[in-house]
Amino acid sequence: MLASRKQPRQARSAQRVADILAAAIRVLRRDGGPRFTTIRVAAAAGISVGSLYQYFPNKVALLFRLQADEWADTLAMLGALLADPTTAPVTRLRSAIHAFFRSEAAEADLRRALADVSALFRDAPEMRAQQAAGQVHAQAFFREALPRRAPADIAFLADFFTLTLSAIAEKVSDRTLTPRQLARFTSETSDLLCSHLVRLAR
Amino acid sequence: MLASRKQPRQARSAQRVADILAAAIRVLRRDGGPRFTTIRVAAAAGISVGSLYQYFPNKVALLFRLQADEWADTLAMLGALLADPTTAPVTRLRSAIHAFFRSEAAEADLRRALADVSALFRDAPEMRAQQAAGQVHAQAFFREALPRRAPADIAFLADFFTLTLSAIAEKVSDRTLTPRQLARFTSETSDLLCSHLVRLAR
DNA sequence: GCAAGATGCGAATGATTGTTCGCATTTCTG
DNA sequence: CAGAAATGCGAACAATCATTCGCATCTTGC
Repeated sequence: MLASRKQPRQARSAQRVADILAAAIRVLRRDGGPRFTTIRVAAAAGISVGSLYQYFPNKVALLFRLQADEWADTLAMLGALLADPTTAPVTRLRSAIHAFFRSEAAEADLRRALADVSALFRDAPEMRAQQAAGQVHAQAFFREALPRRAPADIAFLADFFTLTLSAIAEKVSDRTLTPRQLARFTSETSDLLCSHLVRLAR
Repeated sequence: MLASRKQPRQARSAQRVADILAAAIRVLRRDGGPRFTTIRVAAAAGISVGSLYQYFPNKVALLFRLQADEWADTLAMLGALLADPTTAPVTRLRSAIHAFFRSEAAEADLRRALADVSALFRDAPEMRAQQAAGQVHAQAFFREALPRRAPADIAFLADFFTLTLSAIAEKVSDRTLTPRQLARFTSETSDLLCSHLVRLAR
């Protein structure tokens, strides 16, 4: 049960939810995944545990919400970059990869903490829907970049590129890299995937 | 403190350690990372918790040991494949990638569970040594495959290929794939990385 | 066969955590 | 402004878990 416990009926409630989410992110960043507890979040938000449970049915739902919001943001960004009709597909892919690494690096600690707790909600059905939503943009991109491929190929390649990119980025944000090292990883990954796209287009 | 608590002085002790490790793997597979507890392991091994703590200073040390053993096995396999002097480097890389995916798929549930608890020992100093050991084989391979590259390049590329391959494999073992899908991921990853190596060699 | 050391045991300890619930406080409605 | 509804509170509850420790049992060296 990851759904919201109740709809906020008063104005202050909406603010509370926002406060809780902001506090939860702070706790996750500061204390890490294993020390993420409802009491800590409530304290950081300046409210009581009871109030927290008025808006989230349990700890996992709160964590899932954080992850879903984060993912939605990233997805919107990548979707916009990949859909830009003024440049060639490879160029778009390249800039999407760079943007992805930049955002990943900017919130490395948060992403890492979320990855540490992802086991708690990995099997939730909500995850499937979220992943499917992500594939929509990627598939549209590959349909355009590889117009002669069969739909089944398109679906697989969208999945493969998404998986590869997020896998590399996740491992990279697990380390503590200097900006220089990060730049190198970014450009190498970019070369790796863009060349692959070019090869597939032939 | 991840070091062994004591050296076994009697023959039965060595057997105990083996029993504990085997039981720990069973528990990890069956119950998953979050439910991996010392009591469960002791019960599965048919011994008491106290005995378990005679050989492992704490739970994390036990988990780290499981991961280290697993990693050492994989490493030995990959090292042997990458060093085979009878075939071209690209061929070796290809077969190493296939072997890696095969072993990853064969123990997907164990790898997944280990990934779920990896946060517990990620910051341990022992991890650095383990990772450095892994780089030795990879660097030797790239030195041979790309003889004209500077040592710094070799080091980076060894790291990059290792990271990419393990990142993809980890994400793949997170899913439940049919053999057919797995084969597709394997060959696509293989193409991706082998082409990159060929490109780098030019 | 007998001490002395090694190993085995598992109840007890101390700590933590997710969640609930009865009641206090605030906000809204008419 | 009163009564109803919504929201806020936090002590209390029920589990769970990692780890310890005093004592029983087994192995080994002599």
